[in-house]
Amino acid sequence: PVYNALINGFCRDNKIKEAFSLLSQMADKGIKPNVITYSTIINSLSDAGKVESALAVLAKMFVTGCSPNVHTFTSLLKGYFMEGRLFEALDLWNQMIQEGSEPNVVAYNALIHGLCSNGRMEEALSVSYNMERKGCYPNVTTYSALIDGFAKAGNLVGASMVWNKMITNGCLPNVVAYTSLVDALCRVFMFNQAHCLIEKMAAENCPPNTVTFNTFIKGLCCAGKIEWAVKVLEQMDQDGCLPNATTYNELLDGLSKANRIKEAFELFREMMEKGVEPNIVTYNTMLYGFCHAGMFKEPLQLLGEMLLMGKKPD
RNA sequence: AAAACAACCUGUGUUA
Repeated sequence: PVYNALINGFCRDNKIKEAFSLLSQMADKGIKPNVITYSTIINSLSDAGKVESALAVLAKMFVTGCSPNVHTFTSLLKGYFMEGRLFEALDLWNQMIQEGSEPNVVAYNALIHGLCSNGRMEEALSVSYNMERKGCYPNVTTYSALIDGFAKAGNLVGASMVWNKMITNGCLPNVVAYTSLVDALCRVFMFNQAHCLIEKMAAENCPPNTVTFNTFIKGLCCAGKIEWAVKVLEQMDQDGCLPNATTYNELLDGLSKANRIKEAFELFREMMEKGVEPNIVTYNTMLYGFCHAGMFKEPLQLLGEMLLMGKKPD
């Protein structure tokens, strides 16, 4: 348990090398890694987009006589889907069932999310029906993944259908579910409705958070409704919801794509004054904006500032 | 509290 906790800590810090060295240290001391040890490592490799390495660890598990469980399979599934390897993901799913690991709600959610993010909404929906039939009931995470999938596909009808089913099934929406629905509305340019939904959230005892507002602002910026987006920024403060770097990045991007680089730069300064630290995306956005506007002195200056702030250009 | 699942930002505004 102590080693597993340590390995988990390294994995969370993206220190996979250190995690592996702990693994070999365990071997030196004659401590046998268990399924949790291996799954922890497999999960972080999957998250890092290194499914091949994750599979190598899986093979090693088998060699040492340790069987994967549903956690292990779910982590690998995620890795396959992240790389768009749909068929291998589905093969893995079948393999999991054949090996006698019953999928639980988390595993189903990972499968549904993977299908959604690979554009397979039909299949994702039918998986949600199947799980229910098998007595594994969809939860708010399941519904949110589906709503988000329909939102990204520009399918408001689908998103609303899932939302209604969620309510009918007595599942309480949380801030993620609401935010996904806000996104669905924004993507079909129903900004007034999105605004109303955000207002409703507070009344329903589920106050919007920074991501909710960011989603709304992004939708407005993409539609060229920058003035409205700026108003939303101002309103966030009143709602006790702090803008973060992403909030500003979206607005900076919107302004510079609308050829309003000067205002973008002012907002960039304002961001710093308000104590929101620019990140690498902020700088990339500004640099892009300047260059796009045919300005060449400013980006060089900004690059200098960036280095002073201890940020590495990527 | 030893492990797995859902929502937001830049990069060529990509499903015609």
